[in-house]
Amino acid sequence: MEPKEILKQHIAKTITLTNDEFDYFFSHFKYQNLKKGQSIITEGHKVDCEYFVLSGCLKSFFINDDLKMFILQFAMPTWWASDFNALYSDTKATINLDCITDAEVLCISNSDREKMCKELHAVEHFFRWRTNKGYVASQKRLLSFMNNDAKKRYEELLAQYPALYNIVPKHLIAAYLGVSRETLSRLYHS
Amino acid sequence: MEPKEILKQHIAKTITLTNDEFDYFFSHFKYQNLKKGQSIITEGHKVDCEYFVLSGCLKSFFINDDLKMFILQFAMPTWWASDFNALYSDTKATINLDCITDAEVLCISNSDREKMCKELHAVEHFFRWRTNKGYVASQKRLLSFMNNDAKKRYEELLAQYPALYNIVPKHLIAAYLGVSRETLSRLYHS
DNA sequence: CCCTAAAAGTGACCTACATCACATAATAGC
DNA sequence: GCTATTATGTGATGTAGGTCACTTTTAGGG
Repeated sequence: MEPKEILKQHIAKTITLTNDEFDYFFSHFKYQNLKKGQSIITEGHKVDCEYFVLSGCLKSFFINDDLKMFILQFAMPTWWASDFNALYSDTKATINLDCITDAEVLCISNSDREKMCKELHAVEHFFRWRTNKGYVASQKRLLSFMNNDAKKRYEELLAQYPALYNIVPKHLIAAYLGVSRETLSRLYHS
Repeated sequence: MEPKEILKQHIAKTITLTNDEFDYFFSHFKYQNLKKGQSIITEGHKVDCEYFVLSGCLKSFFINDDLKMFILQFAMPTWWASDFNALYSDTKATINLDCITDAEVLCISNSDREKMCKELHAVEHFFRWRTNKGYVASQKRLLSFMNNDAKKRYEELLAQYPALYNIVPKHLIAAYLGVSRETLSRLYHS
């Protein structure tokens, strides 16, 4: 399916735009074809855009002082990803975003998103709902962290995104769950 | 300060409304005076509203099968609280909200918020930014959970909200940090 | 097709934190 | 002002998961 059509169907789930309005909205996105392993956002650099995933899989992650990686999000098709903190508050990136697989994305700059939100009320509504969902998902994950042990979190993750098991190396799943790769390995061999 | 004035100043940080617009917006809120220990949202019940805190301190929390409590948020003056998952998706509450101290709140129903967002573009913008901030804060807390031990998280919390130390019993702080009250007690006696 | 690098499995040991049990201190209601 | 709670402190002990060290397997580039 065409990038334009994918985005169109995605936003149609939340709002209704005329064809002209959507065309105008869409004209602010740039298509990018990315290779596996390619970096999109790098810690310490400026963040201009957010990214809508068309195909492939991205990861947003944080590297701590001991060079240990923590994954905030696996971004699958029709998901949005960026360093939202840096993007919204116009500061340098503190998290990274890169490609786990070859990927295609549409990107829109922060200023263009704000412009679109201002010009088209429905677009503002769309982005409000998108963040609402992200916020709720983030709260749920936080609760899962506090309430469940690593095994339970692993089962939850696979129940929710079975595709990940095949696409994503296990040590990245461990980095998402917040356990060591050794512990994860032991979990599913018992 | 008047409830109306508190809300007015709060939203003025993000958007600009005329006096008439704000009066209209404000007319959709109901004032409530609440007692310490009083429950606002109870698991399993319907959730109609979200709450803007004028004074006092609320907690939103989850109780697991072992009756262990996990605190999602301490809501201080000018913070918003609800079971947003239940509110947005019109399902029964899975989390609770109640008063740590005597408190005053303004509440607005889900349908009135949506009506306001539709009628006043600026209000939609306000709620988008409010959730943006909540989302970013939630991501940060998630990272802190993965990256830091209990002591570090405790110090972070106190650095960010020194007031909590005096207002909130320690076992609730433990429930926010995701450690046992015994562990928390040992942390700050060393 | 091979060779190197990345990913994954596994044993031994360590540590942060949980749990249980009980003691003590602070509050709130009568 | 006296109890009954509720909150807090502290020792003893258990355990999930971390770390380190090494081996085995898989996969990608020349």
